[in-house]
Amino acid sequence: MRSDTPGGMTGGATDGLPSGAASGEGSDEPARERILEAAARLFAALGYDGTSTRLIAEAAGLNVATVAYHVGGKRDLYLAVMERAHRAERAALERALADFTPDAAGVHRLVDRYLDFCVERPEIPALWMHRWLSDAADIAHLESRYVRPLLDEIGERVRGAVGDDVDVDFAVATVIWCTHGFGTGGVLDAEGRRRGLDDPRAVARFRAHLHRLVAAMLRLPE
Amino acid sequence: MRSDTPGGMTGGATDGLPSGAASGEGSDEPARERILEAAARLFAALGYDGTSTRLIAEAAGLNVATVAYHVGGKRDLYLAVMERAHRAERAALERALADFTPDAAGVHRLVDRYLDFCVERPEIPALWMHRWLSDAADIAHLESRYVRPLLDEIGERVRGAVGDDVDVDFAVATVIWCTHGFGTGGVLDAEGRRRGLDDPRAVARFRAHLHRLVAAMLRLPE
DNA sequence: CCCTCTCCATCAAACGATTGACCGGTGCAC
DNA sequence: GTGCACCGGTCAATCGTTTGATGGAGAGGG
Repeated sequence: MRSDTPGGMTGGATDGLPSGAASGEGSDEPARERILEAAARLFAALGYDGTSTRLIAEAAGLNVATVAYHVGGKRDLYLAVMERAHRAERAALERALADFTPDAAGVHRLVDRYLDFCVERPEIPALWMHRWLSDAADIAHLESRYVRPLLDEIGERVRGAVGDDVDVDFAVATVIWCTHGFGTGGVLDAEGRRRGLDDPRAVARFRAHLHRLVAAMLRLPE
Repeated sequence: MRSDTPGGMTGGATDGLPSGAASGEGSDEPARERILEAAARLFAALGYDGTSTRLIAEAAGLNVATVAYHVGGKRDLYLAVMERAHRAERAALERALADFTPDAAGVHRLVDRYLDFCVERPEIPALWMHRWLSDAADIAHLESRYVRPLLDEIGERVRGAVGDDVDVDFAVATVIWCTHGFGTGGVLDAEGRRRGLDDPRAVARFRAHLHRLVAAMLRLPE
């Protein structure tokens, strides 16, 4: 019964380190890397239920059994993908928070950084959007463990930069809702086509809109 | 080949009337009604791929074959659900647009009506969110046929109520992104719980936020 | 040098379960 | 008896998962 698949993370209470204890490092990373990247792309595009393990394996150029050998079951793979997605997001935001200044320019810079991150990693808004629509109990811990501390830190920082008569929680949520909405589906242009993160002109328009939005919500100068 | 399933809508170019030509009315509506309601609830909660026809049948208290007998295949059922969801949404918005006045009060009233509609039919934001994340070509026509005209009409009305230096398209998109985001996942409160459309206090807070947002975006008095 | 032996990554094949779709039949109302 | 609403049973396909086998890289002994 599930004897020796490495990188299993089957318990759910493990610390989530991708490479386990019984391996040096680096040897099995290319395959695992390819699997995680392909899975992230497919989960973002098709959702969890819409993505089959065989499709992931094909996208990674491997056999189904090899995928299971490296990352365990499908749910383990999904958790690893989400964990890695959030790790990247947290890293980007911590870098942005490092040179945060408690004024209007600092807030606008923070918004810019997050939008830049979404442009650079367009699969991540889709991953979070899919996860946002699912309330499966066994993946809900991602939220309490990762999303909450991050939102709290951002909220705390921003709160120090604005008056105390504004609703920072809803402002942060609004930025996320809009950015993820734009990042996943884009906006309908005059011809009815959806233009999103892959269209620099659409991104520029959305960026300007987002800055106006933030300035208005937080009563900051644009 | 697919000889006599009523309400088929198999072509895709049909006009989409649920009850076909060869029936008076009312006789088969209870079962079909139950099926469509159960399917809407399940598609909203689990997504298209996460919902099985057997689950829908069980929720409707019918056999799988009976579901197929009434609504055809799974894709037909999904299209019927989406069409009905949009029909309800369009009806609500047309009712709201009927007494629209081209001023700040009119815009705020419009926003209120849409939020009321989402509170009343909380499965609809989830249905649209799931559809928003999917770009399957065979259901994309829903967007060009339904969403676009509605957005165009709203945009046109609102444009007459505000100055011409505001980006109405992005403003409408923002209201939708935020309302659907709040409607599907709610916001995290101090205890880390998600509070959404089922919590009147959370709705009231979101409503106030939305009005501030709209006033700021459209440069209207609150 | 060659021959074993042991890992390890990979694969084809198959597992039971579930999926969407379909066929034939049943009971009831008119 | 005719038509309609409905159901049990079955189909091929696909799902996630597992098994057993293969091949190559390295270690060690001769």
